Amino acid sequence: MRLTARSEYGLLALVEIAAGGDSPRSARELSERWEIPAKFLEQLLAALKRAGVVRSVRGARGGYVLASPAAEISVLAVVEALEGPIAPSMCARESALCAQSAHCAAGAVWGRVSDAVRDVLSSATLADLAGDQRRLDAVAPVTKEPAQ
Amino acid sequence: MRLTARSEYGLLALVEIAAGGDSPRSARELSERWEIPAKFLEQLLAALKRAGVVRSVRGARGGYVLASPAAEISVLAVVEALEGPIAPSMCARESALCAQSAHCAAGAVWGRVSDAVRDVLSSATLADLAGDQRRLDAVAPVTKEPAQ
DNA sequence: TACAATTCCTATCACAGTAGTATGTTTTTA
DNA sequence: TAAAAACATACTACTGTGATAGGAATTGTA
Repeated sequence: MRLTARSEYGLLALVEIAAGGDSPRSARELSERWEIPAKFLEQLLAALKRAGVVRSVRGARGGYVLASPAAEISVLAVVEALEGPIAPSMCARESALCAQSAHCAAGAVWGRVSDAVRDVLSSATLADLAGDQRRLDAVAPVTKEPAQ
Repeated sequence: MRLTARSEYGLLALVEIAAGGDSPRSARELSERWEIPAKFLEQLLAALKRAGVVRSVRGARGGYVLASPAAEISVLAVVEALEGPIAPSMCARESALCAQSAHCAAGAVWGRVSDAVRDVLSSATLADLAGDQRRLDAVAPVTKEPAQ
């Protein structure tokens, strides 16, 4: 079970898309605001498209839009699209002994951990975060040259 | 934030130590029961010793014992000894924008995730797991040749 | 119709971490 | 004295992460 920069970048981009209007946002635009390597972000957006989280609009003035209402996209969906399923990578079926989890008291803890993570991630939607973000932007807008 | 085989192996070994008596258990013994590569386990036990989770007894008939009562060792302590601190690896101070977390709505989610993980891990102790394990062993003892 | 903006596709790469192996040495008990 | 054990150190194969590179296909707009 791991959370990497893929989730961080992807979520930042999606919150930005959700906080904006209905017009598509280009990868370049998004990458500039959050200082995400543009070509890397392209790959993440491709993964999010494959997972059905976003739709793309090709050509000039194109970009990405959410495939569903922001309130219906959980952070869990985003993370799983980018990192694979949130599940205990350990204590899996491969291990002869842990196959019969009746033998392994520790296994229960790993299960509880991934349940807890899924719980947190599925309880926040892009709509929630977009709202928060709009509020933050209003109070402390991001500038190209930070006030220092 | 990651959980790897280090935690899995280490916790299995410690539960075994806790479920046993007061006499030291050798790395070899532990590695055989749970099919953990012996030399790898040695390294994990060394890390656990450095972190003050176990004490070692050198020489023949030596091995490892818990450094404190099992009820006072949380799974969190074990995991952090083996994997490093459980904290959101992302949205850290390094990033110019996320330094002022006032700009980043997504960051709050990562914080909640690691809080949830820490919560689960710190709510289970080696004494709990050792109890579970003893019960499991009584019902379905681990055999070298699984019944298949 | 040309051009620029954009997604899309594929390949490559450096680096770090994981998981594990190897080869001893020191210490201690029996 | 011999065996069992921790301790120390180095090495290796492999994988995933976080990119970069170069172009091809698509599409709005001047």
